[in-house]
Amino acid sequence: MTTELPHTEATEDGYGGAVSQTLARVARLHRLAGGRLLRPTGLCSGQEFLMMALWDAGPVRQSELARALDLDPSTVTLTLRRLEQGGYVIRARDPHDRRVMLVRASEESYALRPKVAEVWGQLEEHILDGLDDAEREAFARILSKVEKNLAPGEEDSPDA
Amino acid sequence: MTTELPHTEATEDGYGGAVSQTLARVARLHRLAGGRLLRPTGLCSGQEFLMMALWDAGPVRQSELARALDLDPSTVTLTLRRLEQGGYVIRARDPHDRRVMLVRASEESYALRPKVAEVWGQLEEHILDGLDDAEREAFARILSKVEKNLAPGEEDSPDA
DNA sequence: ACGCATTAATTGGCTGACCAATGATTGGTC
DNA sequence: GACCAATCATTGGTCAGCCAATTAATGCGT
Repeated sequence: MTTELPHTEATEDGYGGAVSQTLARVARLHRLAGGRLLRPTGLCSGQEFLMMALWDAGPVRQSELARALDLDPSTVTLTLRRLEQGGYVIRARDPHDRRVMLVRASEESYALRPKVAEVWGQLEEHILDGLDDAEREAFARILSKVEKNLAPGEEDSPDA
Repeated sequence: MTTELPHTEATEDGYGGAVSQTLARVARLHRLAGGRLLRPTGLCSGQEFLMMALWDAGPVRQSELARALDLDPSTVTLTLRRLEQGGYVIRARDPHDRRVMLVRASEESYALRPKVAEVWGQLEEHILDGLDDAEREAFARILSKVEKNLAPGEEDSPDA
């Protein structure tokens, strides 16, 4: 028999959280699309954020990257090591504090910078295709609110 | 010196794709929050979609699941194996076609069903907190459009 | 000056998810 | 009936990302 399964869509399913579910699906598709666009640059989905941070800032300690991007330190370590191996990034111990690892974008990596910007532009166009200005504005505004709601560190404690 | 890095926020950064970038961050936070809420049930982020599909449908072939959820077959195989090991799922070869694997939710797993629904509800509330009805409606509508834009399989080919 | 808490980074273990290639099984066609 | 293409699932390899525990280095307090 093998029951018929509806092709995943924004149809009410009796579990509630319709928007949340749609968001989850959109999130996956978005990441996937981004990864595809990013492929030609040699970067993987997720690495672009690290690189963008490094392009915009001088030598940075990893802990600073983890804090700024709200990533787990172990994630930063591993990803940076791979980026280093790919020649995108240069890591060196800070002589003044030998605990810290100072990271900076390699000279060659700057060639990717405009390409990454290009990718973001394409992706933006793709996801917003067919939306009028009002919708785009609304989407941006609402998304920001949602981000604040999900903001890291404000689980329960009303104030720090 | 270790340059100061701005705490990731929806601030223009010279890369364009502001909305897309915000979406990417929201996506990560959303998945993370969902995972946390899901933890008590014993499920991991991502598995809930499989389970929901199985709860709503009888014995299903894996290929059907992959198609319906738009997942890679290998992802389905691995995740289902883990779910099987956890006792959430039962897999058996179809006697009529020994290529296919028929999958169904275990009896005990149905206890999780309301909890998962609960989680979706909580998550929905969390992300939409502080949004008025109009914004919620707009968000849902726009997300659906975005999902269509990202819809799988419509990369280039205008029609099949 | 010694010791202990803090901070930085790393390792190990586990998750979903992808892609590409392989192994079964089936079903058509000649 | 033999062969060959299509289908289903699996394996092997890669990635980001998390958490928990560990090691290294610093700095503060007594």
